[in-house]
Amino acid sequence: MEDINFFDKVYHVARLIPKGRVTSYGAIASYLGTKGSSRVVGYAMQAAGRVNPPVPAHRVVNRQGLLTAKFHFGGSTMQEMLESEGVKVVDDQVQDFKTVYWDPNIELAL
DNA sequence: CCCGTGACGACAT
DNA sequence: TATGTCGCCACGG
Repeated sequence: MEDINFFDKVYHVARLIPKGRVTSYGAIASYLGTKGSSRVVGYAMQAAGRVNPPVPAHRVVNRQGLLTAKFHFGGSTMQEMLESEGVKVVDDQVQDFKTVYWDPNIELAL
């Protein structure tokens, strides 16, 4: 758990996100102990589609529950994927964000 | 090797 | 409450 790269840590946590739930970059960064490097988490997500197994990056949004990354998904689909999992999204904003919010610091605590 | 950029976040004003 | 600025780490040019 300590020998792997920061990216791998991010991917590891991202893959643990349950279906129908979303989390934030800062939450993952905080879980990794580097909440200041939330940017790097997002950067890792950018390369998420290049790793194996694939990482559900569409389940990772910013602190506001806003789909700031849809532009990077190659066009769209991100919103539909989330809705397909039960996450309501309107105008790139996750509805009931606090309800579908999955915090690794809490869910994976202990 | 140095500089700029980027899926963010927290704090200060 | 809203806007502005800084910090943070990795990667590309």
